[in-house]
Amino acid sequence: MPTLARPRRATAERLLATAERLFFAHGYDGTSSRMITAAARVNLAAINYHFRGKRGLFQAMLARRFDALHEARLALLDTDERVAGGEALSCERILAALFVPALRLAREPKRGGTDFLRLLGRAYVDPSPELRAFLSERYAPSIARFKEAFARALPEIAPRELSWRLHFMMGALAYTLAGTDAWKLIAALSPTEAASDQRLLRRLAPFLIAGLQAPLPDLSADDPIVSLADSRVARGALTPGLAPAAVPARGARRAA
Amino acid sequence: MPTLARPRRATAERLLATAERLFFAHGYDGTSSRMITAAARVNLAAINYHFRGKRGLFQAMLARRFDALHEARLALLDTDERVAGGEALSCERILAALFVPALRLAREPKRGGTDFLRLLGRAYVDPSPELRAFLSERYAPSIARFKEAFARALPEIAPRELSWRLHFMMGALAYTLAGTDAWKLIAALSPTEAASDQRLLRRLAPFLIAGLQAPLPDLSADDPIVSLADSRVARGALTPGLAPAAVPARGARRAA
DNA sequence: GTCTATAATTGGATAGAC
DNA sequence: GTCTATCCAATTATAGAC
Repeated sequence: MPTLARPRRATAERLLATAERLFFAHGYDGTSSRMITAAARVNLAAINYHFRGKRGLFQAMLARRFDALHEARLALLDTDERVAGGEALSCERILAALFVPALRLAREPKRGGTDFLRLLGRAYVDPSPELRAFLSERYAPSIARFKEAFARALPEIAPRELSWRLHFMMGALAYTLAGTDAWKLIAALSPTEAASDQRLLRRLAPFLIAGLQAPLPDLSADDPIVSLADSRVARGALTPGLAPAAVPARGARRAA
Repeated sequence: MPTLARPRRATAERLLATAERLFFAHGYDGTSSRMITAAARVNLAAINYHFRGKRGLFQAMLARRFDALHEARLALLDTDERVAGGEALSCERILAALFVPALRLAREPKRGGTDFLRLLGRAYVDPSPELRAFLSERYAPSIARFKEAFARALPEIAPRELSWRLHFMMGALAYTLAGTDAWKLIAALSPTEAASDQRLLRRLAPFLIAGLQAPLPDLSADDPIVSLADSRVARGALTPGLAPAAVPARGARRAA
């Protein structure tokens, strides 16, 4: 490579990196192509040239990180299982295979840093069929492998029950990684970033593992879990109709 | 009220209801004022007249449901605590005070049905400062009350640790309520909706309670939770640079 | 590969009649 | 309170020079 200043040749990469940051901050619809190209200091037409448009840039950006993340997760799981021989892995170990690649990604700004994980959390609750199809198609095999590993680690939990609990677990995980607050807390608490990764994992893992191993629920339909405070007060509190909190300001025209 | 057909007088209400549905489905930026007014079959100018614009409609819609939800939650908690006298409540009971009003909201289409809860889940991971300020300002007192209740129910958990666990818990909760998949599962599994509420609660509660009560983590910094499969393989799997999965299609102009 | 200029559409908001 | 018509800013995408 020539020793010249090399503002060239990085256009597509700059677009991907900038898109990651902005799509997270403002969502897909809230981020315009102009915002991205301006922030990346490339030309407006570059998005179309390199990615055939805004959607293409979005998908390319997602695919790049998602694939790397799951590849790393599966690699960790494979190695653990090979080392363990025929034995079932512990829940801690399986969880670590899920977490550690995500945290490692978050720690490297060159690979998206925390922005990508936050975007991931948003994607999990985004109901757009396009995005959901993308995720489930791309993730289904990986998820199945992990579910299988958990099933072996928790033989006493019936498969259907395990599905629910993994769902809850992914919720706590996605929310933690995506949440705006959690990362602030982590950064404030501990000096080095590597240490804080471990701390987060160490706090989250006992919570999740205890949940996964919890005693099975009694699903007999009688004996509702809410009884004493139920009917009168609660129903009353929901009934008063429209809350007065809104700011209708009927017919008021704004100044300026 | 006159016995006439009353297509009038419901304009603001129709806007609120339609906004709820569409804002959830497509997000704030993905929903145009024209989409809302067309779906609600009211005039385009009505949004400006009643709510001084799109943002006003959004905020009014949020405030209406959020306030009702938290009012109901606090009412349940108050009643439970009054009934319990000076005794600490059980975790089950506190959780129920959080869940039941939400599930009841979800069961009444007239009050937003599941759309609002899903929107709530999205809001929790939305990083926009505006929305976060709205939520934290409006929810802080309520959250504090519930945290206090949990602190009394779980005296063995240190306050800082409890904060983390409540954070994880809210993640699982928000994700479950917001998730597109969970509601489909519930609907498919059980006949009556009331029963499925109870079932969801019964499945989720043991998971969360076990997590809240889990043994305290050992935060001593040595002995990282990932050791054996760590360095070589995992790092390698993350390293191969840009994934080849993207669809650059350099310079290709689309047909049609 | 990169740029300028522009096309074609859609966005939120408003004015003013009724 | 509701409607039609319209303004104007901003959007994605493309054409064509360099």
